[in-house]
Amino acid sequence: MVDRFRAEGLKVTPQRELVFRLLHGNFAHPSADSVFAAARKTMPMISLKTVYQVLHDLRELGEIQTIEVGTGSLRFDPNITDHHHLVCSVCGRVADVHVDASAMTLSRSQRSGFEIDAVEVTFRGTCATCRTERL
Amino acid sequence: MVDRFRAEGLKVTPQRELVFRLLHGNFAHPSADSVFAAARKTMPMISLKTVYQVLHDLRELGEIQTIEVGTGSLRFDPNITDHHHLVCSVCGRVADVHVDASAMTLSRSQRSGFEIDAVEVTFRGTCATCRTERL
DNA sequence: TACCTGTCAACAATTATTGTTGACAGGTAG
DNA sequence: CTACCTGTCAACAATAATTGTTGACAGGTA
Repeated sequence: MVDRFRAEGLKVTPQRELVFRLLHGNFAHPSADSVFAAARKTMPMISLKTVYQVLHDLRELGEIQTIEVGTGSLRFDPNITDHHHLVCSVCGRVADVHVDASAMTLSRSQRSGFEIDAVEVTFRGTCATCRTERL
Repeated sequence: MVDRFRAEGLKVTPQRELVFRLLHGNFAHPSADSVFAAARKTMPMISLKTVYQVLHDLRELGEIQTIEVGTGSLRFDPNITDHHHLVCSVCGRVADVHVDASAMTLSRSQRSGFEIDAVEVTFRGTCATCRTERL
């Protein structure tokens, strides 16, 4: 990410570096707010707006993906390999899954004039933790 | 819908009847705001809150589906048959598509403890109108 | 008739996100 | 070395979608 920012002529500031670090290898699909909360712990003066800005920039550069899972807030995903998601309807937790969606194609009539760019498969269910707590 | 409301002991008021009528046979996947705008035309005093309330109640009763397509607002879908969606990334238009998602299953290890209730397939692309306007 | 519950509009509040502004820091040209 | 210029970020304000609260009222019930 540092390299990509430099390549785009953007400065690698402490704020940005911090957000990069928080996302790197993070499979929790955090919301902007979670990233902000985590960032504050080491940099209390960082503003929520800055976090949004960095996340937005990273998406622009294709370094992260954003997903909507129905929890009200956008989720940020540093995993940009081809994958899909499994969402807990109770707590909003998101897990990555790898399925072959290539069979999901539409006939010409079904496409109704759309030009298709991507297919997303979302599995909804209840995670182990929430299932246990339901008892 | 009228029957379901009556069966639940809820009154079928003019406001509710209006929302029912606006949704019936509506394949446009309207947002709460579009429903509100349409409702106002025949009942100018209806409040946005009431529309949200009716939509929420209908979802509770399983008479409509709600979907998140990444346009920022919830979309309401009176089509409760098994179907999936095709979303225009430019204008947010949503079309129904019928694909067989039964092949989309997860191995035990991929499920990571989740109990899966549903699978959603979302196709993203650009609709004919937006493609034309892009010229 | 008195009551009780459900209903809905007006108003306010909340959450997620974006826009605006001003000060400041680092690099660059002279 | 200095003036400048651009990018940056925090504080503040604004917006959009949605939900909570309240009070009045209407229809059914005892």
